[in-house]
Amino acid sequence: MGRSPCCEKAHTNKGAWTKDEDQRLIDYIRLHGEGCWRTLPKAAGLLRCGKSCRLRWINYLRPDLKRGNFTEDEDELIIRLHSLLGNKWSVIAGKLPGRTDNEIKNYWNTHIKRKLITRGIDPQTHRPLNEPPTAGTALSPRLPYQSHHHHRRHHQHLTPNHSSSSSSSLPNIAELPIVKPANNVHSSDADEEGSGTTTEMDPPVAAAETMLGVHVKTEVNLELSIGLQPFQGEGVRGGSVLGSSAESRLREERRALVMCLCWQLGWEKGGESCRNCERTYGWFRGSALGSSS
DNA sequence: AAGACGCACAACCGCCACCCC
DNA sequence: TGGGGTGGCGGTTGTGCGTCT
Repeated sequence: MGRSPCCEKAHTNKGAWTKDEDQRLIDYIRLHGEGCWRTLPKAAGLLRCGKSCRLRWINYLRPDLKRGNFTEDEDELIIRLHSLLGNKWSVIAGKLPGRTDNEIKNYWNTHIKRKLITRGIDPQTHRPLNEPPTAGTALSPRLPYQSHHHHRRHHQHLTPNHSSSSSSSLPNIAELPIVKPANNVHSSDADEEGSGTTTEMDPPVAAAETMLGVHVKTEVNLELSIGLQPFQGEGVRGGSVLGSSAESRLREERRALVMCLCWQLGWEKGGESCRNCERTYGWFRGSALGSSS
């Protein structure tokens, strides 16, 4: 028994969007917001499938999209998140403000895969390419979260915050803290803050349990906070995502902003958020220098 | 100069989870 | 409670463009 198509395909345009179509979509969403995608095309006067409109808006027209090249820091963050989550592009995208899942997926397939291969790393397993696949391989915190384990609607929320220039270098996955949860299990969804509801076992957590041989009764927490503040001259304590030489060169060359990347990788929220950017167990800090012009 | 080739990325497709009646 | 509708996701394809021969 087949499903009915999401739209009347016979009367819809396909292929590249025209400027006029883009403008119609933008105008409509500006006026009415993102409502029902199924009815949107007709209401907006577009001969497009609702899904197509949604995709076009999310991946291309949304005003908060960053566009442009990925930075080294973003590269590394994607690699690390992928090593934890696998092909969960939407979750990874949630940690990279202004980036879309489609963009990250494409970037992974065209750039990062190759980059990892040239480093001698298998892009799927994040292990050395020449490492024989043995069942008794030493335990690694990497979560073998396969893409067919669908886990949706548990989106993490990005909290853009101002933060101090305190930072540390990107942690090795092996160094990531595993926070043993307290008895009360809480949702990682910021919208449900204080709800106190319990959540189902996450597939990554289940996988991690298998690997670690422990019972972990919470969700993987992947909070990221990014903040900007004027560069103070003395710079970043405790290292940086950038190499120190590159960092000092940039300091000298231009007035800069410090972009503080704080992320938390563990089994649950390890403590308070990065809003105050204070050292909290389970939080890691990175920084990048950007032009203030 | 032009055809072949490869790359980058926008867009599509099919599946699945959730919502609501 | 079950089933249809819808939104959202990951995988895949199509196409335009740049580079190479």
